[in-house]
Amino acid sequence: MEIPAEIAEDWARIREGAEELIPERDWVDKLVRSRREKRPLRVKLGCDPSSPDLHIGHSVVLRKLREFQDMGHRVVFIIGDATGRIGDPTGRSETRPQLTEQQVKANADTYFQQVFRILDEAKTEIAFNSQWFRSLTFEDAIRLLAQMTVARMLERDDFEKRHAAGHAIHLHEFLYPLMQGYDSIMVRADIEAGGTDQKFNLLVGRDLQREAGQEPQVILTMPLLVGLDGKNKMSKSLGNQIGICEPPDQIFGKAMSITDEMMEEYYRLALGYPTAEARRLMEECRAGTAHPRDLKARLARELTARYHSEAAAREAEKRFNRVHRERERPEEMEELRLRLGSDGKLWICEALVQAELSRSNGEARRLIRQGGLKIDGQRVDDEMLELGRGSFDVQAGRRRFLKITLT
RNA sequence: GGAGGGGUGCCCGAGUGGUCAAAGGGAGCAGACUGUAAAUCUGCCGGCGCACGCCUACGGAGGUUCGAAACCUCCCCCCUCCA
Repeated sequence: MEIPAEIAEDWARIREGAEELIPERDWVDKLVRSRREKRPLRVKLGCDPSSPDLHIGHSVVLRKLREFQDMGHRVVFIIGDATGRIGDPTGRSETRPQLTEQQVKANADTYFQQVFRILDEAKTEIAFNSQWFRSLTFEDAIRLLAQMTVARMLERDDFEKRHAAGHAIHLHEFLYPLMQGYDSIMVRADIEAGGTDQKFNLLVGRDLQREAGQEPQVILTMPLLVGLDGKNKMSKSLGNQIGICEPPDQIFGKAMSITDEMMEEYYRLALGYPTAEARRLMEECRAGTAHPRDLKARLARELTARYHSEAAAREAEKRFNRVHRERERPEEMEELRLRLGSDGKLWICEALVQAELSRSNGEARRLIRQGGLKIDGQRVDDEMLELGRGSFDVQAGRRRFLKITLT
């Protein structure tokens, strides 16, 4: 389709890295009008406040929103404290426990701290959707529900799959997309962004807005970042995430643990490299002109630097190399004090459990039997070892280090 | 309301009276190897100071039996078809 010259640059920037822009015609109209009338567009993003930790999967969309802000538009950030009670249907079907107002507030606060590492606070509006859902009557809810059919609901990929697989779908889950769409009406969204898994919900917003006499929002979906397991999308509940508030060593190390094949996506989505650039790096790698390890280290360094600093990233890399390439103990270790028993001794397994290096004595024994325990650099083979007073550099497995002082 | 199929360890899933702490896979952990916490290979993988022993565990509560994840009763939950 023909893109007017006046928005060509913005358009190219918006499209970079995005999965879909729907519908393109309306996008162009909105962008042109915005420019001519000098009216910033309202770009909506909703989030679920139930888990307050953002990870770099979230950063994909946030980064995109930041670009809109840099183009002069406004972001409307919705804390879904009402929708959060349902939880976006992802297969877990239980109604989530209602958070107290203080919990929501606390979660939201930490959320903002993280979000504004990426977004421009001055160009961000914040709303809690309980604001309008609290006063919605049952009758209003019926009206909302009446705008959707079961057949359409079942078009949603996730519902369809669960239905086909014979998994339960609870009725209240149908409410989620409708509530999200209702949010769009309330904040008069021009644009709503989300991951590709949000496509259905975003489209529902269009329908509801149209029904409410508003111009429907246009939607933008971003690809989902695959988690550290290389299989599922990054999500906290799967434990395959890199949190943006994690310490430098964690971010660096986790980034180093992705497979080679995943690097391109991480460069593109987590760091925002242009698609072409990310692909070029991978091709160099395949051609043998670049070493995959170096590329991965660069990825890890840049990712760490993004959420900490260049210096912190360099330090993290140094420590990583020391521990993993040179197989040496890190220069600094966390310290922990433990008390000896009344006989002036502490059984090694007990110490490992207390230090949370093992979950049970059995696990500690296994660690020792498998040759995974070193004290002061010496392998420990005796699982009955008793420690006395003193300070010990303990290494459990390849990468857990702790200085334990017994008193 | 009727008929049928299910609920097993962190997850998926096999198991229909003892040989079951329960196959197999995934996850996790360890070791080897390496280019890294990648890939691959090997091992471990409920708890108990480790004991061919005890405890806990196959949706819940009872029961049958020398012995139950398995059989019976009731209950709870999920799915499919019919109404």
